[in-house]
Amino acid sequence: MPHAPRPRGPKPIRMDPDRILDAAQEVFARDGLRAASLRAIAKQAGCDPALIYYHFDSKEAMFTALLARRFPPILQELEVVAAADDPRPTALRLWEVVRIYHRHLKADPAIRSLIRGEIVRGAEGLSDLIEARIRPIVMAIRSILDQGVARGDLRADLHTLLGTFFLARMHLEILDLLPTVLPRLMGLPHDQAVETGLHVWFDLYWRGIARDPLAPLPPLPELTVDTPAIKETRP
Amino acid sequence: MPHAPRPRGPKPIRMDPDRILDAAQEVFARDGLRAASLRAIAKQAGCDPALIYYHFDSKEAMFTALLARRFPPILQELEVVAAADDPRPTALRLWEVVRIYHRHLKADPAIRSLIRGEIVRGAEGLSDLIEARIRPIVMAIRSILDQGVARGDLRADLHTLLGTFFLARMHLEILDLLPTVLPRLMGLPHDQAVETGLHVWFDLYWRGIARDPLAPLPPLPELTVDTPAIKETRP
DNA sequence: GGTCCAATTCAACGAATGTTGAATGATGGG
DNA sequence: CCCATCATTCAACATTCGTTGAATTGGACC
Repeated sequence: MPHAPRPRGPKPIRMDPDRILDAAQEVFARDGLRAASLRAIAKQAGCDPALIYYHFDSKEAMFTALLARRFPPILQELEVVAAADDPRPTALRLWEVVRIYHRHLKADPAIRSLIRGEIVRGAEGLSDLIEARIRPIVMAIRSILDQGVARGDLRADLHTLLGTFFLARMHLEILDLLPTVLPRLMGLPHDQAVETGLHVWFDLYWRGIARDPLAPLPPLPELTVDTPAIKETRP
Repeated sequence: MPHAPRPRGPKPIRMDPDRILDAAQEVFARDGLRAASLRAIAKQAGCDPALIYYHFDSKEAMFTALLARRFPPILQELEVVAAADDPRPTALRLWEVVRIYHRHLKADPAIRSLIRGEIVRGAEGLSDLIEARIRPIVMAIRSILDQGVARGDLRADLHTLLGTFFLARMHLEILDLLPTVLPRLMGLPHDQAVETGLHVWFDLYWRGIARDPLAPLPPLPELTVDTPAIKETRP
């Protein structure tokens, strides 16, 4: 018995390409770039796989679009903190970097793994796209370290580029691995793992780069500020 | 015109399963676990894909065998350094850990990416196999940190488990990412990237964990000792 | 020299993937 | 009301993948 012929044309609800990107982000986060299939993304978005090709050129183009949506806000916030006339002590500015990173990347394992994977794979020449996105971010953080050296807060022989690499990468490693590793190796519950890890890490890192390692850190603001007003409401 | 019928039976040279593992390691290193195909591994080993199934149960079994071949030697060397009666200063023992890690994992991006990938993916419960291999290694390194605290070399409030995580993970991040990132962001040539990164990192790390961060590090032995006698000669 | 086993290859299967072309319905302007 | 354009779906394509069963051969042993 043949079913009633399915209606072909458009659904009553138009599909916003941003909705597809949301779905892609979610599936990428769960399965990784390579393993995430277009069919899974389409299912998540509630549409046909072919529709994705109407809005995007290819799977890779979706990745590009995801980057374009994700990076500029991060860079914008970082550049505020990195402004040369920011009067706050270097430790606080660096902690602010950690907080910005955290707010934007904590809930998005897809972007984290995509970027890292792309860098690892592209040994020959990391894709220009990624480099164009990452370089300004690195430079913003690095300039805070440079200013810290100039102001006498940080040790004079600090390798500021590597210092940037260490700060940012370990943050992402903590996000990616500690929630799995720490509960298994000790009893720490899932949520505390990342928070604890980041605080211990920042304390260690600061001692490593400060001109006066034994001076106590100033009180650090909470990692994430709850903004209960803004909720994800999607019609 | 049909070619001469290919000989079916065994080649004159028997295929050592270790040869297949070598090939798998190489292809895994190049393409990653998921993307590496059995056909590519078979080609690299110079045999038919089906032969792999004669020697191993599945693709995953090859991974298991790779781990079993790789980890015990690392653990064995680490446990020598971690012996409680080792009289060397803590800084030197930790640098020895770095050197051991380096010797065994530097040339093997496959293992590095496999382990990390497995941990990231297995958020629910990192595969027991991996945990069984990793836990003793973590504990060996951690015991050096614990002894360092007890001896008064390291700060009393050191979180030794996270300290282990930081040391080992950043080492692997340096191996995986710096050769690609550093030459792109500055002029540093490929080979120096890892060596420079590791020295700067260890210096920063030591300041972060030492009881007296400003005391200079003792002279550190070279990262890798050339052993020109042992060459990879395969008939 | 015959027989058996271990090692190897060939060919194919079913499933999944990225992608495309044609068909179809809705929407809005004239 | 008609028609063009847009958004969507269906069905299929070619590839690739992990895996398997049958066929084949070399060597060891009697």
